[in-house]
Amino acid sequence: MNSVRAQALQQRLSDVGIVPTLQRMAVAHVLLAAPVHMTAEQVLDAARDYQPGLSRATVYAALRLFVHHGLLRELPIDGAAAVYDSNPSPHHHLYDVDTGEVADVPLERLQVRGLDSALQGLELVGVDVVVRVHGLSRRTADATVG
Amino acid sequence: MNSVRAQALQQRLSDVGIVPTLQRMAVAHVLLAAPVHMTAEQVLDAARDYQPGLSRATVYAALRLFVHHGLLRELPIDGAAAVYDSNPSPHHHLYDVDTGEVADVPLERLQVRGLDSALQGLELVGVDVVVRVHGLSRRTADATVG
DNA sequence: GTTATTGCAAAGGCTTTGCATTACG
DNA sequence: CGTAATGCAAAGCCTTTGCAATAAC
Repeated sequence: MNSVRAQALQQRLSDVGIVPTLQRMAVAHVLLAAPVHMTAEQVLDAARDYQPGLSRATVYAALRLFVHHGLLRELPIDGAAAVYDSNPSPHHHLYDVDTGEVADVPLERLQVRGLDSALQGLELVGVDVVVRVHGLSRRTADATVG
Repeated sequence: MNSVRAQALQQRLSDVGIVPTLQRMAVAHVLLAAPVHMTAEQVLDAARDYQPGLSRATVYAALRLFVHHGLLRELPIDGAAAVYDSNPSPHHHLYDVDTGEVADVPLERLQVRGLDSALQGLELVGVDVVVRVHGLSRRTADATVG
């Protein structure tokens, strides 16, 4: 909506080699304007506010594309529906087991020690820490802890 | 097949209130005789050695039952198919992003620090650490690191 | 005009459900 | 008998794919 923001988003897609079509911009507005955690279906619903009639297949295609180019991360959290995280920097997660809600935890808050010992020469790809809790929804929805 | 082991397994099911039918015992033999990581389909295949003709629906029902009673854990790892972990004690995981292979990491090897600070009063359910790596399969398959 | 993108509908995996049949106390 | 467990087939999610129509250079 905001043209300044729209231009920044467009730039961000272009920077990683993604052609910024109207459909992809709709998805970008939903996901990339702020750090959020959403399922594909939620993204579709929200993106249709920007691009009515946007098709499910196109959203799935955009999500895969964004993930592949490092704009999003697919969280290894639940099982049923994939959750997309638009915070591109490394961090961990709180997960409300009752509501499915997710919140970011900055790296500084939670340190994993002993990695070298556990790896023993294996090539590290990444570390995911998911802290499962009750009652996250009683706190600021979708906010970063800290 | 060992009758001593069979009796121990039967006891373990009974102890948590699960009626040890032949079908459930077949699943128990596959999963609960040693710490393993398997998908439902792998369990079905293996369990049919003990109980030919065992149905898929029955295996899924048994898996849900075992999880519900704490004999198994469903791993929040990644991908399409759920992975069941028969190691009942708390621990973390190595995950081979290429093969889908999983290995246990004992708690002593990998410590998570700062939990209190991240929780800030939330009720903790559990912590999952998944270390994603390349090349795990070149090591002992399905073994515990240590 | 060629290549990329979209969108619909269909298909694909994984899992659950409905319901009749069978086993069990 | 009445309750629980099984098994088949069908249905249910979530996601991907095939393919024709459309848009972009």
